[in-house]
Amino acid sequence: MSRSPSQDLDEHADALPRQQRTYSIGELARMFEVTPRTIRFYEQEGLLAPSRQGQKRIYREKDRVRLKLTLRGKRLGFSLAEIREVVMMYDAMPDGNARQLKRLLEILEEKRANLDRQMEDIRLMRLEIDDVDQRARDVLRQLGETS
Amino acid sequence: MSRSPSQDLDEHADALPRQQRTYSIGELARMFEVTPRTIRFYEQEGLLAPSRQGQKRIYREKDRVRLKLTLRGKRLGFSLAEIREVVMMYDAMPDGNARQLKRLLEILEEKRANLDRQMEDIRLMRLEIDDVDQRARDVLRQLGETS
DNA sequence: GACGAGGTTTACGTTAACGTAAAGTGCTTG
DNA sequence: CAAGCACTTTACGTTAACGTAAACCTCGTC
Repeated sequence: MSRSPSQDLDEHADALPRQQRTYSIGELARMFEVTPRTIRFYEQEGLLAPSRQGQKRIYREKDRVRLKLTLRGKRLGFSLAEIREVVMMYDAMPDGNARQLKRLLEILEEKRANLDRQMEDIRLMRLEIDDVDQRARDVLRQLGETS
Repeated sequence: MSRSPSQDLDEHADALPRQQRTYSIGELARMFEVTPRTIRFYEQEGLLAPSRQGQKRIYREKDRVRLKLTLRGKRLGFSLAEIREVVMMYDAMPDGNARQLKRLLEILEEKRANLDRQMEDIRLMRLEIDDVDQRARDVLRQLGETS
């Protein structure tokens, strides 16, 4: 871990309204501490769809948000396929038919249940870690006393 | 999702004190809804070390707990290597020297920070999901009114 | 006009975490 | 004793998520 990512904070508040700012692939990569390769891969997997100016990819605010959500999902252990599933349905929503929308609601409910389970897992994991921590400190103290 | 795992609940409270119960690989596999292959793989990766009776693996309470922790770690997106790191240091604790113990405390602190970040990620993710959910319901309602 | 910094495509390589198949062992049950 | 079931080892296959390398464009600049 070298430098923490700047994420979405404009470091030195730039003048232009964030909404029309654009980013190069390199900029985005530095922002989120990933490689350009990763970003291109996400595009190939249908998670991003930047516009082009000639050959070059142009990323807008929407793309940046998507990337942020994608990486967050990854940190939570979701596969790119799962992430795409939600992201794409979200986009298809406005003109989605009732069946699709209900299916979306189902998926969302699954995700929520998943998150709840993860919350519980984290809670339990913390207890374990605190326990191990305590034991380690105890042993350390013992060592200190008998040395 | 076929049948939810029984985890550590003794389904029909058996008489023998849980501490000396033993399990076959198949039993454990069914308990946690994984394949025997997975369990053997975890052993090969140094996460489990069941005793043998002839050729057959005999799992005790300790092994079952380890497997449970391992799978919980996996659900949280940890790699087997990361999980092993903590589990093995935990075992090496009693006779660990001060340097090792301090190193362990460092690792634990990292893990804790990691869990905190995940908590935050989950919180944010829930907000997103709730938002998408709300929009979907709105669209559905619109459809209902105009049909 | 050479060149360095960024970008591009194409394509093969790599790692983790298992899946899957083959071939053998050992018990117990009809 | 044959059949079946649960276990074993060995070994090759597979998938996701990128890494890495080669070969090319394009722009500002020295």
